[in-house]
Amino acid sequence: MTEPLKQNIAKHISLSEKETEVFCNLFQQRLIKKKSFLLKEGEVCKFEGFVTKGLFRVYHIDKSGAEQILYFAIENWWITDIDSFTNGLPSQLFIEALEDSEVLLISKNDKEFAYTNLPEIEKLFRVMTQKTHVALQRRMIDNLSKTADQRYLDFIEKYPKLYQRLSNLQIAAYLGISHEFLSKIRKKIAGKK
Amino acid sequence: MTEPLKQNIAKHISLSEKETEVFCNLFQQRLIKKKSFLLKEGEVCKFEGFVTKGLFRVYHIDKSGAEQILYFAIENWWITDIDSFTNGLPSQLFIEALEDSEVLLISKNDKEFAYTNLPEIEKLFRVMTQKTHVALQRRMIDNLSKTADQRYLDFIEKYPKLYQRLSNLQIAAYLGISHEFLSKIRKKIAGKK
DNA sequence: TTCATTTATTGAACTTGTTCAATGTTTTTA
DNA sequence: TAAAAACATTGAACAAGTTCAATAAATGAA
Repeated sequence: MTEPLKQNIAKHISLSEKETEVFCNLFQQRLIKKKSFLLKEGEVCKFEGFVTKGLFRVYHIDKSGAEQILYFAIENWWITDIDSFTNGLPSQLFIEALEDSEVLLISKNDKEFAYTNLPEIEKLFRVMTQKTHVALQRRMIDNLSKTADQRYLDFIEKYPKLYQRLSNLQIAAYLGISHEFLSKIRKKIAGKK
Repeated sequence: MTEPLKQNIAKHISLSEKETEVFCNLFQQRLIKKKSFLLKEGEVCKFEGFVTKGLFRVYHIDKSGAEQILYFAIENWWITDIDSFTNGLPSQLFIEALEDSEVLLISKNDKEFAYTNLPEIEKLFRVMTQKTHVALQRRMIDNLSKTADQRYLDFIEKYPKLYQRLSNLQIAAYLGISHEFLSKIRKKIAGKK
C-alpha cells in the first residue's frame, strides 16, 4: 500500500529501510469518492497527502464565483494547502477528487514527530518544496508572458497523460481563461492541422 | 555587517550564538552598483543572497523582448534563482540592482557545508522556501482571478514602502501589464478620489 | 434504455488590455 | 547647467479574452 510512497522518498533522499518503515507508518490511507472533498474553504488543513490512486484538483473560488485551479495531483503527487497547513489558518482552497481516489495522509503532529526523529525528512520536504516552488515560478512567468493559445499547447505537451483525464472546463480553470474561449482556441488549432 | 542576517535567522529558528557565527561567516559581502547585474540569463546561479541594502529585481525576458518581474528584493529579503542554483542549470533570469546595493552571498558549497554541519539550517531553508512558496501561490491566484486595476491597488496596499522606490515601468512588469496601460489605470483611479 | 445532468461548441456584443506613435516630464550625467 | 537619457502620459486602432444565450453532444444514474 505504501510502496509508491517509499519509491517517492527514495527518489529524494537516502533513508534506511527501518526509518522508511517508521515514516511510512505515520500515514493513514483514505478513499475519496469522485466529487468528494478532502478540504473545503474555511477549514484548517490538518494533513499532507500523497496520492496513490486517482486525481485531485486544488482550487480557489473568487468573489465573482469563478474557479481558479492552483494545481492537479495524480498518482505520486503530494497534496496539501501548505499555507493553511503550516500557518494553521482557515484555507482559501478546495481540494476535490475528480475521480475515485486513494490518498495517504500524515497529520501535522506526526510530521513534526518525523522532523524531530528522522532528520533526513527535513531534507525531503525542503527538496520537495523547492521543486514545487520552481514549477510554480515557471508557471508564473508563463502566465505573465504567454498567450492563452500557447499556454494550452504547452499544457498538452507537458502533461499529456493528465490532459486526457481532464475536461476542458478543468483545463480552462487551470489556464485562467473561460471554457468558451478554450473551445475557440481548440477550434482554431484544429483548423491549422 | 551581518547583524541583519542574524536577526533574520533568529526569526525562523533557534541557533546558538556560536553556530550563528559559523553560519554567518560563510557569507561574503558584495556591493552592486545601480543597473549592475548579480546574475544574467545563461549563467549558472552560484549563490544565494541576503540583501542588506538597496533594491533588486529578478526578471525574465520573453521571446518578444518583454520583461516579466518575478519578484523584487529589498533589505532583509533573500535572492537567488532557486531553479538554476539547485539544479545547476543555466538561468533564465536576470537579477539586477535598481539602486546601489549591498548583499551577503553564500556559495553552493558553503551552503551544503551548513546543511551537513548545522542541521537547523536545513529547517531554516525549508521554512523560508515554504514562505516564499505560499506568497507565490497567493500571487498566482490573484493573477488568475483579479483584474489589473485590482492587482495594482493590492500591490500598493501590500508593499507601500517598496512602491515608493519603484518606477511605474517596474510595477507594470511585475503586474504583467504594459506600462501604458498602467498609466491609464492610474489616471482612472486618480479621477475616482 | 431513458431522462437528467454535465460538458462542449458557437456567435454576437462587450470589456480588458496591447501596440504604436507622439508629446511632455523628470532624472542623470557630462 | 545644458543636453541626453529615462520615464510617464495620452489617443487611436487593434487584439485578446469575457459574457450571455442558444444548441448540441456526451455522460451518468435510475
